[in-house]
Amino acid sequence: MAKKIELTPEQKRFEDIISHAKAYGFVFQSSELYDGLQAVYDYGQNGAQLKNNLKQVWWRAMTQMNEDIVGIDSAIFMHPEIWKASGHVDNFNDPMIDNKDSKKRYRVDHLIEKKIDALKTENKLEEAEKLNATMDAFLAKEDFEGLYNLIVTEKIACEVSNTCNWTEVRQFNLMFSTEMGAVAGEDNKIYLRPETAQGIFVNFLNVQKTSGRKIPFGIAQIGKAFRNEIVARQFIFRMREFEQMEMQYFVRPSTEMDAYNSWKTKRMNFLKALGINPDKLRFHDHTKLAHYANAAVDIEYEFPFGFKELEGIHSRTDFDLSQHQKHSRNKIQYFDEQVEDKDKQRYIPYVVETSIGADRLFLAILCESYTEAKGIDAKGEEKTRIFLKLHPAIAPIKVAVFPLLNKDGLPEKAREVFEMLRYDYETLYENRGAIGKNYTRMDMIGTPYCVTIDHQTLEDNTVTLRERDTTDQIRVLISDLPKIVEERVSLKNILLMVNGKW
RNA sequence: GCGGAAGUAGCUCAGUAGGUAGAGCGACAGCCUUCCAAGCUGUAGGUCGCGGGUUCGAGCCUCGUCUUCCGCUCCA
Repeated sequence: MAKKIELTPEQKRFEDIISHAKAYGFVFQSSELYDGLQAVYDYGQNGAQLKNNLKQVWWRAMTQMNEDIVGIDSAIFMHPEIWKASGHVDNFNDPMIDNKDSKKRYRVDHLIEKKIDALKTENKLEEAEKLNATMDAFLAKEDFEGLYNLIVTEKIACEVSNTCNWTEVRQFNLMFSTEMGAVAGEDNKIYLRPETAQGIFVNFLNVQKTSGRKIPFGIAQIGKAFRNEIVARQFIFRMREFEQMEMQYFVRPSTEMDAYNSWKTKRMNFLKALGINPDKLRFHDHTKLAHYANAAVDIEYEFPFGFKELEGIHSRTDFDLSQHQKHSRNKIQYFDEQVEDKDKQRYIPYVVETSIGADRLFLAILCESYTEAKGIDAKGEEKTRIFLKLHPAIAPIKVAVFPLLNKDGLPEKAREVFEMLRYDYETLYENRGAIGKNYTRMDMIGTPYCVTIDHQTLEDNTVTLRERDTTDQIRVLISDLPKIVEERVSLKNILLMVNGKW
């Protein structure tokens, strides 16, 4: 552990959350037994459950709650040409160079482009043109030595150190690659997808034809994606292997802004329905748009380390489908009978994308639910009580059942209650330790309900039902338990809220 | 990749002048307990990140290495 110096309250809170995530089986460092693997994490027994619940609610909110959206599950491996069409091969393979004096790293093209701009402002247009052309040629050939020599002969200096003391030009591959087939070699090189969206685009025709959907309609997908991030920090916020939940909504050209605005609202509602404090959510418009987009906004969540992107909503125009049409030499068009103008009936659909990281949502939910409150300990003294204030529907364990004492037939009775509940809810039975310890353990993983069986239970079939957030206990009939639990634990609560019917 | 810091029990840490490791909490078992990590008794758990070097002797000194953390570089 590094020496803790002057942590801000937010940093301290974030460290506490990370420790909590490990101590209670939510998130472990990958390969920890072997000293760890940077920027890769595993989900433990409670984390996997929570993450699955989040994926489940997203999936249902998309596919079950929208009649015009279907879900698919495309492969991680895809034809290598797809990544050329999408622009990832070019954009994810940037040559870089470091200045040895300032230790600053630059993208080679950015560095040279700055010089080109400088030449332009000096009105040396011809020189600028020439330099641009030379650079493009070297970039196209991936001639790193040529690029290096170009930087040196053009006397391009580091802004910080003002020197031309450069390292050699190196390639940073932001996409992971591997070999397909038993024999290794360049020809067999394929990539692990850096985003799931392309799996949707290349299946657009398949799904549209077999589902009989008419535009507008959407395709949703949850899946792993991989990026060789140079810097990957802040716990599971930025990982090399991560999981995306994306939905591509296909619309008629010129109607994309309506869909864009409507999805902005819907997605914000979804996050609020999960119990995230609206004050910690905000829209952040992109001022610099990516080459494929004509509008883009992030929904940001205020993590302990600041407002950061949680979900992106992009209007991607017809860029992707057009690219695939071009590269695959297959027509990707939709025939729209609703359009009156015969010349405009056949078109490449426009796309509005919603894209959220399952891991980021997980982290946001964890940060949001981690609660420190005042409580009373067994001696009646005030203590700090920590619990996860998760929406009951996404909690890893929904209800825990304990015998108050581990004798007098109480365990047997408790097992009966457990058996009654376990078919409908993630239920936990525990007969070890003191009751207070068991309650605390359940608080730590966000279990909304604890049921305790005592001697009175044997007489009148009532139990104490203890509620997580308030620690209040009420006495209820065993036969009423399913109804009471169901009322709060059902995913339906979230889905109704997403649809604005709460 | 560069710079800085750190690696001792599951966790938080101690380890004094180099003399082959301790505490608290947790875990586990038993007892006791009618409701919020209670109490009593007991038990387990560490080749001090790894590898060389110095030394009669290294958790401590030295060199290397790995990993993690913080800052920088990148993020369609």
